[in-house]
Amino acid sequence: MGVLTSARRDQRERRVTAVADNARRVPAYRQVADDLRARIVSGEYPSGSLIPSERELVEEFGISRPTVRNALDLLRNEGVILVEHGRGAFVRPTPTVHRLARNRLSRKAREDNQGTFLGDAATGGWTPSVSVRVRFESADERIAGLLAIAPGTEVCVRDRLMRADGIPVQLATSWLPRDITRDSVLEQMDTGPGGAYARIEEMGHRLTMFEELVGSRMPTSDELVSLQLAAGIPVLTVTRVAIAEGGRPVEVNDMVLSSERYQLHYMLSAE
Amino acid sequence: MGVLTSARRDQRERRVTAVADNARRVPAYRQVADDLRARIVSGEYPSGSLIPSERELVEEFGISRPTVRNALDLLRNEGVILVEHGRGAFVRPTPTVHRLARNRLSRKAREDNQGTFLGDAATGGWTPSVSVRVRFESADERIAGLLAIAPGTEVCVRDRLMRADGIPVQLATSWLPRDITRDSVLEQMDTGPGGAYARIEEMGHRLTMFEELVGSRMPTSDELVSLQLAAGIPVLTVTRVAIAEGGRPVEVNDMVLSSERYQLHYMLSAE
DNA sequence: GGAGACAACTGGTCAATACCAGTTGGCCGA
DNA sequence: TCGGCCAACTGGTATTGACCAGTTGTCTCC
Repeated sequence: MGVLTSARRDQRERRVTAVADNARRVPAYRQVADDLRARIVSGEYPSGSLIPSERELVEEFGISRPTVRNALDLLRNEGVILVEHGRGAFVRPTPTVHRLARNRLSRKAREDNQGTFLGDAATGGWTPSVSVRVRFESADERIAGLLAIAPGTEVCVRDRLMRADGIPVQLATSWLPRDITRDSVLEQMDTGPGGAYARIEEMGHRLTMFEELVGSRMPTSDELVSLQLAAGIPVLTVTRVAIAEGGRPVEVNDMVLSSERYQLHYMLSAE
Repeated sequence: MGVLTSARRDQRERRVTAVADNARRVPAYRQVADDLRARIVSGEYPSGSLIPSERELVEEFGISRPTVRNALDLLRNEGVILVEHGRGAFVRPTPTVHRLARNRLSRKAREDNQGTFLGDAATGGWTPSVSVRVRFESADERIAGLLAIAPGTEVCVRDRLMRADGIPVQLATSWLPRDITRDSVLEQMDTGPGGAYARIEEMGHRLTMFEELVGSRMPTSDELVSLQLAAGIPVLTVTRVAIAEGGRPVEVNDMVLSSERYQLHYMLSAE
C-alpha cells in the first residue's frame, strides 16, 4: 500500500468539504517527484548515488510504472537526476563552476597567456585543451552585419571545442575577414602564444573594445552531444565582437558554454 | 495505416542486411516529433496556429495516444509548441527579445530615467511596470560575504517583479545594509526619480563600480509561474554588486530574467 | 585460469483503455 | 432576447501488460 492512497483520500476529503482555497489535487507523479527531490536535498540519496529502480518505486508507492517514469522524467528535465540505460538513475553531482574572469579580455591578461580560454584556465586552475578546425566561407547576413562587410565576402572560420580537464565545456566559432587573416598564422590551427587576438594586433589592428551579447537557451542535439550535456541543462550563448582602433570590427566569436560549468563575470564602471 | 509502418519495416530490413553503419532504429515518438517539427519550420503550421489534436495524430500516424503525447512532450520541452488544457497545442510564437543596453549602469543613463529597468524600457520602447515588496531580514552567509558585512546583520530586502507591456519579464531581489537604508525612501516601495541607485548616491555613497555575475539554469516552479514561462525555457541569472567609492559594496541584486525575452549587452575595454 | 555464454537485473518503447478536467459554442428555456 | 446549461470537443492522469535493449556479475566450459 503506497503513501499516495492516504494522500489522495485527504485530497478527496478536502474537495468534498468544499474548502474555498484553490489547492488543487496534486497528481501522483508530482507527489513522487516531490518526494524523491526531498530525499535528495535532505541527503538521504547522496550526490552520485543510485536511487531505487523504477520497479522498486512502483512497489514502494503502489503506483504503475508509467507514473513512476513520469515522475522521473520531471526530475530528469530539472537536471536533478541522470538516467543510464541498463544501469539506473543517479543523483546528479553538482559540477564545479568555472567563473570566467572579469579581466579576461584586458591586454595584460592577454599578454600573460595564450588566449582568453587558456587565461581562464590559468585563473581557474584546470587543465585546458582545444581542438580547432579552420575553414573558409562567404559571410551571411548576420556575420556581414556584425563585421561591417558586404554579405558574401570571404571569411575565415575557426571552429573550436575547448575542454577543461578533458571535459568539453565550450564551443566557439570565430569569423574573421579574409583580408586580415590571409597568409597569416590565423589560418593555421595553432595561432601561437597570446592567441588569435595577439596575432590580430601584430598585423596592425590594435584592439580597443569588445562587445558581448549574452543569452541562454536549451542546447541543440548537436551541442548536447559535443558538450556532453545532461537533459535539462541550458547553455549560455555569448556573441563577442572585437573592435579595433578606428572602430572596425575584426572578429565575431559565437560561444556556447555549459551553464552548469560556467558563469560570466563582468565589471562595469558606474560613470 | 500510419507512415510509421513502412518506416519501421525499412529499419528492420536495414538491420537484417547487417550494414556496418551505426544507424539505430528511430523510436516512433521521435519520428512523430521530427515530422511535426519539420511541418512547423516549413511553415505548414504557422506561428501561433493550432496543430492537430492528439486524437487526430493518433489517427494520422496509426499509433497510440501515449506515444503521441510522448512526441508532443518532446516538442514542448524544446519550447516548440505551447499546450493549453481544453484548447489544444499551438505553434509557439517567437517573442521579441529585449536587449539590455550596454550603458544601462552609466551615471548619465541613470540620471536620465527612473532606474535601470525603466531605462531599459525607454531604450527598448516598451511600457514598464513594477510591483515592489519591502522586508527586513538577517544577512545569510552569501549576502554577508558579498556585502562585506557580518552574517546576521540586518538588511533591507526589496523584492520586485518587473513587467514589460504587462508581461512579467524579470524578478529581482535587492539586499542593502540597513545602516544605509534606515529612515530613507529606500525602505519605501517607490524610490522616486532615478531609482534606488540615485537615492544611495544622495546619501553620500557615490557609486564607482558594478560587478555582474551571469549564469543560466532551468526555472524553479515558482519562477515558472511568476514569469509565466513556457516549458523548456531557461532563465538568465544575474547577481549584481554595486560598489561605492572606497570599495564598499552597498547593494546586492539577484535578477532572474526570461532567456526568451532578454539578452544582456556588455561593452569591455581591450586595455 | 581465462574466455565466453547467460541470467538477472536496469531503463526504453509501445499498445489499448479508462476516466478526469478544462474550454467552447450552440441550443433551449425563461 | 438573453442567460444558463450541456454536449462535444480539447488535453491530463493513470492502469495493465508486453516486449526490446543495455549492463553486469556469475557460472560454466575449455
